[in-house]
Amino acid sequence: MTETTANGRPLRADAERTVRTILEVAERVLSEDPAASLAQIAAAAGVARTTVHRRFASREALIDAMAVHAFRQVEEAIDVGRPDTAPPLVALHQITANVIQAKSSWRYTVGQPQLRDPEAVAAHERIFAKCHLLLGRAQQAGLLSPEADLDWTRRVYHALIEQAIQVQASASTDPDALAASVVDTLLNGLGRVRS
Amino acid sequence: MTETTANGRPLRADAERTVRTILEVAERVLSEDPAASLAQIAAAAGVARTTVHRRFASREALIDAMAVHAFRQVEEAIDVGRPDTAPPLVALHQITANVIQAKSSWRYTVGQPQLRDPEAVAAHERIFAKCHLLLGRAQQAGLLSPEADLDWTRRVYHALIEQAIQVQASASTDPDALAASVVDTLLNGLGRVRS
DNA sequence: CTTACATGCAACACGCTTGACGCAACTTAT
DNA sequence: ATAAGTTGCGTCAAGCGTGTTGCATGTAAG
Repeated sequence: MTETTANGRPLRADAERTVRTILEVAERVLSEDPAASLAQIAAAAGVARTTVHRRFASREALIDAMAVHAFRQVEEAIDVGRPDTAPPLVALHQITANVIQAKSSWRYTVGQPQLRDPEAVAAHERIFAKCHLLLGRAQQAGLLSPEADLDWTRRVYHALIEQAIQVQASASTDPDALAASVVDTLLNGLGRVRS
Repeated sequence: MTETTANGRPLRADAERTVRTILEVAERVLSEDPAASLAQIAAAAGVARTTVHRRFASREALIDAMAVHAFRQVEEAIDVGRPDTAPPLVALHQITANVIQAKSSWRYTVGQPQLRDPEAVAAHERIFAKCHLLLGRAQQAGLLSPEADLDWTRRVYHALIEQAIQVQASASTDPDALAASVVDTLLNGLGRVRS
């Protein structure tokens, strides 16, 4: 987890703190204004603009680093839900709630269309695989129809989570209730009376 | 439908053609690169950059005009499905297919977060209202659970359409089949065996 | 045909963003 | 305490996107 410079040596403690601060503040600033300049980000982070350039070679490099950071957190959010050991329905609820929370904190970054950094791509693929695995287990457990297309299912699941995040952004709702809505809608749709 | 200049007089025929071309090409270019410059858009449209500035006072004005154009087309896509007279299930299928097609052609524009132009806002609100009306009719007809929250239902419906558009973008599928998937998923979810 | 409109082209000014540099002051780690 | 690393500040250069103007050449409309 400790970042290293081109030098090979690890960053000093205060420098690593600075890097983290910049990443988090950049997410906040860019989610409000995607065209914000590095100067705005630096100001919001309470550092000089040159410091941002010292830590990130270019604007692209900064956004790439944000992507790596964000996807790692989403992956973590999935892992703590034990997607391959916990009962599928339990894991589904838990993971949904965790991912909603994680993605809410990185809306700009995870919304970026293209991933340039290979590590970000790799993390994204791992997330993708874990999601498929979870849905596969749910299908085998009878939660999902045996005929359900897992690819379409994954897309629908993803879309529902996105909507839940937007709901949370406009009217701060209980994360667990949101997760319940997502899972319930995914499994049962909205056409029948719910339990 | 005929645009007018600040002068009050209608545009000459060739000028109106140019305006339409710029709007459509801008959508295509910006959907591939949201940060594309006006010079890139002008080049792609086969006109001089100054012509773009002549027709649209600023970059913002261009994007606003695109929004108005796009939302009018989406509204049209809804209207031809007769949302307030056709049987709810029929209208739902028809409108879903139409809207998927219309939105596919204006992905960048309809994906814009904030609408500045009052006419675009108005069109958006009309679309919103028509959607609610359709879902209300579907609920009264027994297609949707009486307890279903229409606001959440609209969000889910919207999200499913977005996913369908992405599917269509990656692998060009039959629009009607996509619409069927969307409606079926909305009503029944993915947990039970489908007919 | 004639008038008014539309376009392309070249050029210009302006502001903003990015990226780089050296130096003095400060903080961490050994 | 010493050495290495880190930061803020001022400064500079270069590039790019935006917006404007004037003029000559086309083109639609009466």
